[in-house]
Amino acid sequence: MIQTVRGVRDILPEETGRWWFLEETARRIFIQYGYRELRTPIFERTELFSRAVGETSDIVEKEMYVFQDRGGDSLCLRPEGTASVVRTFIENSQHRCLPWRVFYMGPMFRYERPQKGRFRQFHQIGCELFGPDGPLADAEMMSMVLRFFREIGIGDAVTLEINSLGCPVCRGPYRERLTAYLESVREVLCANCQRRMVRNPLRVLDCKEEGGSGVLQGAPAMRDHLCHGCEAHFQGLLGHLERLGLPYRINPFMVRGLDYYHRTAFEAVASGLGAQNAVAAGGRYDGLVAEMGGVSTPAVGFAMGMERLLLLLDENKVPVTRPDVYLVVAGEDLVTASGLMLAERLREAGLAVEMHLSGGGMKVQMKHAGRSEARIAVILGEQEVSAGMAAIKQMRTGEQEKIAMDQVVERIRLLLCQHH
RNA sequence: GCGGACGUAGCUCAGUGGUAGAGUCCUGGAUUGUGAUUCCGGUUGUCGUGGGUUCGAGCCCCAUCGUUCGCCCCA
Repeated sequence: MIQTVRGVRDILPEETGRWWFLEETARRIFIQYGYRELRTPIFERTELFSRAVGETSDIVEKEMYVFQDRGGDSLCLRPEGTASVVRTFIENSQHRCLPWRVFYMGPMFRYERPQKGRFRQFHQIGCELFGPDGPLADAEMMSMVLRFFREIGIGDAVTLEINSLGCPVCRGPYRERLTAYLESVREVLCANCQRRMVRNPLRVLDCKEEGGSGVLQGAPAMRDHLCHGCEAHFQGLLGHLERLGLPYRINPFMVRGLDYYHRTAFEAVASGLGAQNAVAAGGRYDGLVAEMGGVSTPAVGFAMGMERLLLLLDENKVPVTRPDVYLVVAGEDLVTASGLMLAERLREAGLAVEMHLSGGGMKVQMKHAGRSEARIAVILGEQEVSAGMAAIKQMRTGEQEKIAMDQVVERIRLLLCQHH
């Protein structure tokens, strides 16, 4: 038997309702904030990601799905969404249409070891905002994210963490101070951190090892070494969050894996997801557009992991999709023919109708009606059809009545209204 | 890339070297025109795969593939 490749999975019809719920809620909320959907290709030139995400990041170094096409170009399945959005922004001269607000949703690909909440093909919903450079934009975006979480019913399960990563002006000097400090406590750090010190000292702050964390409390924090501009930006952000009454936690140890972030970084973390506790993450990347060859434009964005959100979703809050009517047709050709026409009339009236197509007796068909979870079964047998009637059964109560064929639509509408 | 656990019916799992099982699901009947409850019957299988040990392997050993949890990293 041929199976799916490692780390990818089918999303069966039983699950897609939950996906729709997330996607539809996201669209509704984002549109309220002025965002419109952008759809970019699922693969790009490899160079786009190595430049945007950073040559030394783990994503580029060991996680990209790279391949050559028949022309010999090196292409890559997108490992994240922002790089493509920035490319589109530049390629289509959207700096003439500021502010530019877009959202996207779809699959991303990373060659990683799969585990809980982590897949090789996973799905993100994200937003990017180009133009505004002040903390107002950051605050509005966080507010939108939290509204989305409340709307899908996981508001209480998620905490907003924020930090400032500084900018090119202040990050360099800070990096040196941090490195100096880490050197001084080198022996206490775990083996991994000793390695990371050289490549990316900021990452050491992220260390989860028990032994190191005590020492890290004493490490110089980026926050205390922000330049004037960055400090004002951060204070401005805190002020907006306070005014909005949004709960947040400053996490001086939060750093971002992707190289392009400046100033604001934020993350929504949830408990109960094991090591993969970040359900959304984002931040400001004021330098990226210029770096990628566009007209220098500040920007801020975030992405959410759908699989992780789904792990948090409360089943009861997801609207179920089921037919309004299951149509039972027990009889000869005349019966099924009039059933076919009745089904279309009901659909014309806007109802969701599942008609029994596979023959069988009343018992079998009723069983299917029950399984379909339809609220109403319409039963057509020889008796009904010859009398110009239809039997209407409310599945929940078992109540059944006979109605003239031309009044069936009206009657069903009434019954469906009553039970809402 | 590294470490641990686990692969037995569609699903959840029991089975410590001697005839492959339970629950559920599906299906037939009790009920010749009525589902979800009840009762009775039935089908469910290369025991992940390949090798080895043994008179004999679902069980022990080796390899491999897959799943899962963690590390690294990330949504």
